[in-house]
Amino acid sequence: IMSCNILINGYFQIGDLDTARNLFDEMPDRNVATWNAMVTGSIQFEYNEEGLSLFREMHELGFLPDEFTLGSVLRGCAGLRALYAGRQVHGYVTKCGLEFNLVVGSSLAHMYMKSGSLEEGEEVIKSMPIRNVVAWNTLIAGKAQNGYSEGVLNQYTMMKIAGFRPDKITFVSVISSCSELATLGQGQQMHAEAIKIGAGSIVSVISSLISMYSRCGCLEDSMKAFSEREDEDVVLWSSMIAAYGFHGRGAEAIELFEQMEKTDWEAN
RNA sequence: CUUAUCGAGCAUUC
Repeated sequence: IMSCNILINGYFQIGDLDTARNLFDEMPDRNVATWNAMVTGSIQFEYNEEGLSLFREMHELGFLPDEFTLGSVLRGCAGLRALYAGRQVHGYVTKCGLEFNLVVGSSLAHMYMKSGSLEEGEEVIKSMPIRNVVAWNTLIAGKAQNGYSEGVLNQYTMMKIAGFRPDKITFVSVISSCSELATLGQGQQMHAEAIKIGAGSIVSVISSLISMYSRCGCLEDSMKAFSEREDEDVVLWSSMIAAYGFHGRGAEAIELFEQMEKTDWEAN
């Protein structure tokens, strides 16, 4: 069973979902990790409904979902904004006493906040006796996504006071909030802190910076950030194109787009 | 053997 589980995970990793599924179907015996591999694999490829039905199926067959199952299932619920299903899973989590587990707790909170229930998500995180960077990021990103930008900045300072080191995900959330608020000073400060921590040339961070500077009226700084990139991707380029567009610089926007079309990663 | 958090723009009701 164990070697089949490893193979199933391997096929998911290389994106061969059909072979993974066939292997699973042909297994005479399965264990929880087998089901977890299928649930996780499906949900990672955004086949969230599939993942949830596999979860129901395993549950009906008497397999007890563990922390691995629950983390993935909650991610699937988040992807579907399935608040009702998510609450049911929450009930199960409580029954198993896993609500203070770092991974399960963050997944729960993420499910709530992604489904628009910031309060419930925040409650879950705040009730956790131990937090890690992901738990902090989950809260920060959740507030950012729900447009609670002031709260994002507050949580960011709380996180640092608690002695955690922000990472690229933290910065992306915080910088995007500065962008929403069009609060240049804060944005510049976050830029400086990102550089200090060595996150200043990560693509996702630069994309947020480009957008933030653009919305704050500093197209020059957007261009400067764009020129400091050490990697490329579609979102990065789209950010710069949008920034030009926002400032009425149509010619530059089109020029960038044409350059982008010559590369192998395609426009979306 | 398997689990959680991030970025651009566009689009959706009236």
